[in-house]
Amino acid sequence: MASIIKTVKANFMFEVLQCTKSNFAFATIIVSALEVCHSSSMNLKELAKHLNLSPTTVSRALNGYPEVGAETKRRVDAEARRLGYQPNPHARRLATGRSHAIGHVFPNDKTLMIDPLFSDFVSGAAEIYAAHGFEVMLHAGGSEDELSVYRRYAQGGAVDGVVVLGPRVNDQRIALLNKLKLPFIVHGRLDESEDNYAWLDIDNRRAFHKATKLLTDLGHRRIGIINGLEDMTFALHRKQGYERALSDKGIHLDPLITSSGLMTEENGYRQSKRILQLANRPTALLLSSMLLVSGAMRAINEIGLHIGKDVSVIAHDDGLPFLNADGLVPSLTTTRSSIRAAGSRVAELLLNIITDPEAEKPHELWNVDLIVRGSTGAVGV
Amino acid sequence: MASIIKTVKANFMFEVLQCTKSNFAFATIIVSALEVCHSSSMNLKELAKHLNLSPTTVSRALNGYPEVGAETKRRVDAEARRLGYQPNPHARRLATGRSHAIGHVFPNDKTLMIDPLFSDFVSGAAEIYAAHGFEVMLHAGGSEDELSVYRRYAQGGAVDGVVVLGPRVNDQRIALLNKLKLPFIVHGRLDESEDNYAWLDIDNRRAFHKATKLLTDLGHRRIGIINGLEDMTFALHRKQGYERALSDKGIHLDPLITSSGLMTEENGYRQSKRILQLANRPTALLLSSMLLVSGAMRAINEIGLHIGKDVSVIAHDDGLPFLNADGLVPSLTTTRSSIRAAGSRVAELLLNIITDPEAEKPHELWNVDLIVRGSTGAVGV
DNA sequence: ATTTTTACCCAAAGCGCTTTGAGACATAAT
DNA sequence: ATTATGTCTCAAAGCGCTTTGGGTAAAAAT
Repeated sequence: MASIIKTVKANFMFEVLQCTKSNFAFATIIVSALEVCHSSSMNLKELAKHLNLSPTTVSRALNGYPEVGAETKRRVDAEARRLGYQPNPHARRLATGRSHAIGHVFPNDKTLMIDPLFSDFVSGAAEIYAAHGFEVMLHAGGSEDELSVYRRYAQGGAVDGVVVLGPRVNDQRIALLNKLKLPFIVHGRLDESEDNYAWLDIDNRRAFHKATKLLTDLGHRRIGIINGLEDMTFALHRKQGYERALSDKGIHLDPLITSSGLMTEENGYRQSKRILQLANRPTALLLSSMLLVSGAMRAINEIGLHIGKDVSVIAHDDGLPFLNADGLVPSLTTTRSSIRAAGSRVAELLLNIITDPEAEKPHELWNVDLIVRGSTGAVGV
Repeated sequence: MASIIKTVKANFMFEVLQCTKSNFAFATIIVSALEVCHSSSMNLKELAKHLNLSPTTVSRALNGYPEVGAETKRRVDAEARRLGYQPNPHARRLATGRSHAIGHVFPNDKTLMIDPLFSDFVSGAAEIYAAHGFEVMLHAGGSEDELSVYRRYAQGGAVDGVVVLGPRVNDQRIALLNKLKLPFIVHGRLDESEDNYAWLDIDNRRAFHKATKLLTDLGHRRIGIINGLEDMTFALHRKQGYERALSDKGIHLDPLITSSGLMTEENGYRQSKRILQLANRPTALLLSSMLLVSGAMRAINEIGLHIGKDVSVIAHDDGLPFLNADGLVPSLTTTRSSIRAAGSRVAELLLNIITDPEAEKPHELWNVDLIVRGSTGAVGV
């Protein structure tokens, strides 16, 4: 047995290209051993030598250029796989000038709070990148500010494009990226009908308009809202949708029953408790995130109210896997849009932009479904 | 005004090195304009030409080699900053063979669930990387499995090291990474006293032993546990600590009041509801995550029990910013350890390993504080 | 038989950086 | 005056890939 292996190994040493079926299994073992020990020196030149071809031809064969014969290509592919060859990414990047990487910057500001939404988003995006041979370069924190990171990226070609997350009112990033000519796409957008940059957004305004309208149709006249920070455009748009739906019915907006802040459990608890303990408390509550919901439910229980009866609740659900709106009791009426799906789509669009930079910048405004479940009811029933 | 700017610009064209105070502001404007428009072609050779030096000297000056004179170095640094020069990262990587990047793989398996813990962890790590000029390369999903990703990383030198997250019982990654000689560190570990790889772990066993002991000391004899998936070593270790503390007191472990599963709100709700509705229900509950807590609280409220009175609760708190144990009512007794801090420390250790691969592999076992708050009380009071 | 086409393949020149090995020019020691 | 010792600088050779601009031989067309 040992001697057989030895023989096979020796064969490989003498560069036998085929092996009989009987020693195929052993060959595989040896090959994978070779793969490991030769890995660092197995470069294009070496592979070419193995094949008695020039590096040029091998490179072309592997990259599918038409100038190389079908039989040769097959031979090259087979040998490359056999030896576990993989092109050195840095050399390739240097030669082509393309990095095959996308930059994502986690906006972790002052609060040091990493929004758990972002990880879901980036994970959705990363799946698409992986399928296209792109890497994702993550930047989070450190002393360098986000704008400088982009400048650095653009300068050295560290990434082929970036995704801008969580746009704010008067966001400086978009102008900078346009100036730098670094391909990018924004998840969200600044204002209505922006068209000098690519974006994908959900129709936050309409979503919260729909949600608010559902409540007014059910007879609610006092509707509170616990929103994200309103210098974030997504939160601003939601607020606007809410306002519009109120004014549609001639309802005066009472700032006392609105709130804008971090989307944490604790803030959900505090704000909903504050609002629901007002003398003239609202009969319905709009929440901008499922994270706020867990706090709100706690407050509502504590006060002794019942969701769907004493107080109707609608929340926006980003589809976070660990916080399921349908599983709650009562199940939650939500405006739902998967942030993971948005991540995937954003990635696709960005890759398109990179492939064809001259094409028109895509703008996608996703409709948001209003899913009516058990947490909303007619007022005063 | 326009003419002044023009003059300044012209000065720059002729490589005037200093400018008077009066035109400093304008000069700055021009420089940043130059930075943008020349950015793509401003490479080492170009910079050297500007300075009348060879690329060699400039490179050495910028990288702080001793062979270059202090005055020269100052000149080079100033000019580099003025022109906004940044070395091309790919060229540098190719030349040095070091990528200045760390790989993180999000383990998003079958469930497609991105554990929100990981984003906090990676964000802590990224801050350290950034401070040392390292990038983080994120991989998540796609068809390529985690082992293949590591093989690819090792082969092409895409990263200088990787962080292994969420080790499982019989994890194959460690053996592979050792074979590949790719520097790595594990957040967590396989078994007790592993020493053939670097790891940082929290003392999960002791943490849950302490927590359980607190409960038994308070007189509890029936203690339930809602744990993570027990093929994850962290969950296994917690289970072991729990078991040990029970057997210390001669308490028989009842599998009916234990659970192992995904750490979601919904699972927290379901399992705690199931367990607390048993005829012989436990008087205390151990939870492996704050995410489980929100579900458990919901169940407890629904059943009409009171935390800290009818049922004591201790949870493990990873310090997630959006779910604060102290803010709950009653405030929660926890075993607490910041996963973000772990991320930072892991990053530091890995960078050390990369700098000095011959040094002994670090092993850090972090003690976990048991923070006693309002959710634990004597049994039957 | 000669030219044109087609199908393959290659040598060599980059990409932008680092690093080696050595040279030039001072200053200090013989 | 000569050799040693620093100090500062440079030319040139890579790193591993892609890409340009041919080149060769066989098949097809003239």
